[in-house]
Amino acid sequence: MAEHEAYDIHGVEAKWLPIWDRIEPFKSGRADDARPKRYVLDMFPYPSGDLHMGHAEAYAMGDVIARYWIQKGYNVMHPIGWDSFGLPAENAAIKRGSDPREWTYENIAVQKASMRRYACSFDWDRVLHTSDPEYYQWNQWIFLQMYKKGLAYRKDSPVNWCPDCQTVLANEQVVAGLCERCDASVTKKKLNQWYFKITDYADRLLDDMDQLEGKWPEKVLQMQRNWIGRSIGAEVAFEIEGRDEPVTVYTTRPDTLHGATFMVVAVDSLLAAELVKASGAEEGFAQYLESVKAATDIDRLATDRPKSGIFLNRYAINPVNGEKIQIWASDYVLADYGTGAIMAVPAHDQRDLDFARAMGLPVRVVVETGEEDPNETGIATIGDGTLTNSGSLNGLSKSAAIEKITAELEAKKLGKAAKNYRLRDWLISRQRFWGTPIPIIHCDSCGEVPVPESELPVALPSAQGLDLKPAGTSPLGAAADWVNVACPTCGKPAKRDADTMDTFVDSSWYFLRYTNPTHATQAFDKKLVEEWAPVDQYVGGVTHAILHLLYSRFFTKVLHDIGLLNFTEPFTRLLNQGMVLMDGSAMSKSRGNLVRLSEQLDTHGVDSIRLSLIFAGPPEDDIDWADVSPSGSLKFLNRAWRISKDVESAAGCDFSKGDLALRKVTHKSLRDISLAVETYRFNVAVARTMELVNATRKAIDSGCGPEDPAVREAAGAIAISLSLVAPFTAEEMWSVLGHEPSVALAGWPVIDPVLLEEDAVVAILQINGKIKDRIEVSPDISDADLEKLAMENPEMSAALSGATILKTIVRAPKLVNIVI
RNA sequence: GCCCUGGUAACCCAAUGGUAGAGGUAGAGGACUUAAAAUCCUUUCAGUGUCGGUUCGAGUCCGACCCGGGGCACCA
Repeated sequence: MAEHEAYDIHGVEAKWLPIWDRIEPFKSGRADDARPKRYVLDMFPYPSGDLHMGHAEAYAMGDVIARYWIQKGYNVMHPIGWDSFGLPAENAAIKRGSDPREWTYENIAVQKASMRRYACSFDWDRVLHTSDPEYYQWNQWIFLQMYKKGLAYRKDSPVNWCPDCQTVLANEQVVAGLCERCDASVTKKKLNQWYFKITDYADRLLDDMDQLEGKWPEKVLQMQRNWIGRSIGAEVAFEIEGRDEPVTVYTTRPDTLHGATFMVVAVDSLLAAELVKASGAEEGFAQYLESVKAATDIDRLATDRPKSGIFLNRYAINPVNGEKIQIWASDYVLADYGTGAIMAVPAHDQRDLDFARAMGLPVRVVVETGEEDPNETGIATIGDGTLTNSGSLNGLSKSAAIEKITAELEAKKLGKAAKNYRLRDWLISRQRFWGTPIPIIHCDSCGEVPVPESELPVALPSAQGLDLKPAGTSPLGAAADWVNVACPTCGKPAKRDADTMDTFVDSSWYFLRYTNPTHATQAFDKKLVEEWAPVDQYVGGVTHAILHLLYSRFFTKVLHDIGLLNFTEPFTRLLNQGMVLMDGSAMSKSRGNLVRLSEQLDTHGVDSIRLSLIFAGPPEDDIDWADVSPSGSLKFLNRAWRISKDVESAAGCDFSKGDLALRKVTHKSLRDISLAVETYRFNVAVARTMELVNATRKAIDSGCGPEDPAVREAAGAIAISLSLVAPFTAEEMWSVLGHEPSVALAGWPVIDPVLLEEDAVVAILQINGKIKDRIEVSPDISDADLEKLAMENPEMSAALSGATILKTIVRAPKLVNIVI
């Protein structure tokens, strides 16, 4: 039977790609398509060079889901595009003395070719590039809608500045004091910049996570919660000697108000500057402020560094006990969190205690927690306890005291319950060329004037003649023809805003644009979006857990509030694939452990690489390529393919006449593969397919033989299962079995429940949980019958002789456990 | 420091609270071959990080600790 013709992995690639191009199995949204819709989305790539192993893994994962849903009868939209604005293009253009457009679109072409070779199930009619004016004009349009709602605004503020990239960064782009892109140490710079008011949505971003519970990885939800950092507490007003207005502080522990023995204001705050005026402490303050400014963020981030500060020669009055307390300035209080001023309760806050001990300030315990005295140990007591030294609060618990004092403060108009967030507004201005121009015109007479919507897009000028080298201001400012315009309101000479938007704006709504990527008069068609969105399954790296996903959620809520969307969360289910490592660390050229995708594909073939990436482990785990055996994958594909070659029954034969044992394996495998795919256990789905191949091999060689219809049925099931992971091999098998392409549209086989029933199962007989024997029983045996068999079993009765039975547990048909 | 994860064979990984092993890699032996490759068959290998608890029964649930990965971190 077996002529040992070798499986030609590269031959099938060349054979099927053009055929698929012709029949387009993955076109979505045809007008006459009655199948229910599903939306599978892979995070779109940034076009930096060719695709790498990480892309290969992510797109293989997305493909499993998309292709599975297609087999299950859905009309699946699985689009792809390019996140094509950004700094690398600009840096490359500077190096090459060319326009960023050239580098960008060349790379897109390279990546696109690789994706086609990789046989992703993308709908190629939906491609978008964020650097096309047809796309980014809608960034500008959305910006203008946000501007109208007061959600886009400008302010002077100290911002994160990367001296290497020569541009500002969002808080999210600063990692441990370093620029996430180039690792340069980030400094502060006071600039007038554009912001999106994401803080207005902090509560909803937090509370709407209820919708995502169980559907997004817990890790991502946790990261977002951390990032938003909501805290609940109270604001309390302190009178200041020699000042008309009181100073409000924010605290999460209003119960400890009686223990507030001094006040601290942020040294770099306006309040500090004001309080120090005419206090006699000006000189020392100025020196201290200088030393703080000289320190980098890295130094500031070291939590164990000693407290520093300066007494401002000013006093506040504790509102609950009238006590006069000193006001200090320090850098351990942040100017842009809360009110930039705190009441210090050294007994019950470690930072305040460290400061008090360093400066010799008083410490008063107001909550008895049963811990040792912080005065002696230097360790603040933060636990629950009983209030003391606290007037009306004495004897109360922490939570009761918080409730009572908050009410009292509110009644006396001295304070109120308050919330604060770690989240800051999203700074979107960038002083770079290759991004979306901000659609605002600055006019000396009219001020800030939005570009009329009818004049969008504000298209980027040619980079020709512009110096793109980072210089601290946007290169667009030098494009005289572009920047100088007439004011839309008064017609006088005015200037365009020369900054461009953070590229995270681009990716915050692209999933909506895919529903009609060429729409000329709207960002998206509301009706189409309602048909497809929200995205049913989003797939991408956990690196975007905060930035991109938080921004997209924010945009979705804003667009919902404007009335453009009927949902409030963009991505219903999220799958984070892990990274592809080599020898335990991330691949990089400099480390010398780079594995090139194209070389892997040349050597082992597309299907082997896809299969290897899927089979290596659970999707969310990192894969060490050193542990992976692509040649093993090829071996398996070869085995699968040979099954289809060995089939000797006629196409269209009656499966129901086939060998029952093999048919049962086939149907059980199909059920298990379905279940595994639906629960993201793609590696298990592959293992089950391997089992089916092994069983079929055995049936051919030493069982029912190749002419049995059950073998044909099994081969078909293998082809369809493999179509999720190894599309070329699957198509070839399908064709060998006498079917027309494409196997991708074959439809998931109907599982016959009768074939899932077992003839006999093995029941375990235990005594005290220890196995004594195994017996074969009918799957629908009753508890009583099984117990009877157990008692009659020789092993059991031997062990039971003379013993007293305390308890009998029967779980038919699987087990009997007798406790003696 | 706080929070989220994970720890099963030489390795990668499976196991609705019910036989620890499905699958693969590597290793060993064999069949085929002049030989090798390929193919096929057979096979070795852990008691689930540690300690305690719940349970008739724990890899699985609970608690503490150890180790790895990740997030937040002077946010009052």
